[in-house]
Amino acid sequence: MSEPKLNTSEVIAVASQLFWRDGYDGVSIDDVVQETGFNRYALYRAFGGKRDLFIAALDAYHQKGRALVMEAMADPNLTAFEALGSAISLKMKDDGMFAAGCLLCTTAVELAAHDEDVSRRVLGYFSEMKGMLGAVMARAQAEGELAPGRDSSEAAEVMFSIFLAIGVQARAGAARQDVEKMVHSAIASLRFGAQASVLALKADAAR
Amino acid sequence: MSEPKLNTSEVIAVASQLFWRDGYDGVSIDDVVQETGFNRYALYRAFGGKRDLFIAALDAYHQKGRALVMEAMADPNLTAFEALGSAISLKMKDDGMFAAGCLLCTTAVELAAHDEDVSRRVLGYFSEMKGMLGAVMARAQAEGELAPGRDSSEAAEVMFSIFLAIGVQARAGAARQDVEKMVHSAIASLRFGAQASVLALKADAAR
DNA sequence: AAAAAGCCAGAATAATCAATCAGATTTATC
DNA sequence: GATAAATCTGATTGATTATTCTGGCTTTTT
Repeated sequence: MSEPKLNTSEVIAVASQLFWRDGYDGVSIDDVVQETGFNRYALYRAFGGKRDLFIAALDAYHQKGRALVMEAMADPNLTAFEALGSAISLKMKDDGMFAAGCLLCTTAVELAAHDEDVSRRVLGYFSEMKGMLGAVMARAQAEGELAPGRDSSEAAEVMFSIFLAIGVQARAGAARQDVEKMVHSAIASLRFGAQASVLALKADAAR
Repeated sequence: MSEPKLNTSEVIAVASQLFWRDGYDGVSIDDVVQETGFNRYALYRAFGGKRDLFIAALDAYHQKGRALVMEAMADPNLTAFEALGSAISLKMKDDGMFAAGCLLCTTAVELAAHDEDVSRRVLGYFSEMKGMLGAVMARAQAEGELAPGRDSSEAAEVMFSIFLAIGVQARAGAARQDVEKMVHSAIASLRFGAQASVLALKADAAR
């Protein structure tokens, strides 16, 4: 009965979802056991302990998020800002998980504050994300959607803050449409001048 | 021994600090007892239970944050953006508490996700904050620091997101100077529109 | 001052949960 | 096919914690 052999990546995938939804303290090892069908002892053997499993799950979550942005950016039919918007929409699409916010945000708040090691890790992920967004902004600048005088890495920092704010507000229980509106405003505020963004929004609304 | 009479507002103030630093799950009633010197039973009598005490502490935290922005805004020597910057600096000044992030953020992530009641409360605080920031942005617009064509409440939403991002990154363990730089960039990005629009208006006038 | 009411302090209750263990069972090896 | 190794299962340990109880103490009331 139950899968005979422990599948590490399956456990990580399941644990990632559980931690994402319920937080570190909200998930017991028994939950993972119940959800995966693998037995407790095997989990301890494979991962060491709850915290280690969590870290593996966190890393998997980050890799997935990274891939999402990368893929959107690889589409040659989209401008940098369009690709960004597409990645964000995709991420927010899953109804069940929208309300869970973002595991990186949750971890930053819940665990990183009192765990030096997790803190370093989270800051590393943040930094990687900012780097990726920096590339997006640089491309946006090359495409003429970000003002030429603007520092693209500064714009990336702001954009990244918007990412975090999505995670917090979604998890707080905000309505999806409110969050979407906020994201729209933020992107508009990064794009060219204010007037240009107003025009863009009007165009969006008219569509 | 120990203060003879339980002082409700003192308990709330202490609890607020503890919850702020260690989160809801990170603080036990015993911690509050130890820190205030009042006895456990009296706390239960006065507040009902841990969750109720927390809610009182959360409310106190919000009121304090609100007052901070209000006071900065009342200074007639500062423009709206300057007042905002001043309020943010003041909030970030306390070294011990910078790393604790923002109790509203932490609560949004830790508790609101699974507590309907807390969620409503947090969203209410968020909404109040956004309203306040909307007034700031409207004043900034009147003062010519925010582009005339810009929707001030949209700008407020973006600014609010920056607030949340400060809380998350600080709590994740980010260096204060990095966070400060991000705030700077964000404010600049909101102001930038003004310059563009001023240029646009000048161009219009010259035409 | 006697009686009643409220209050204190620490013990007790009950629940949760990470981690370990020990005996039973399966799988691998020769 | 027998022996050794690995793995499973369920029980257990040990720690934490919110909340309540209890028996003594203090304050108030009559």
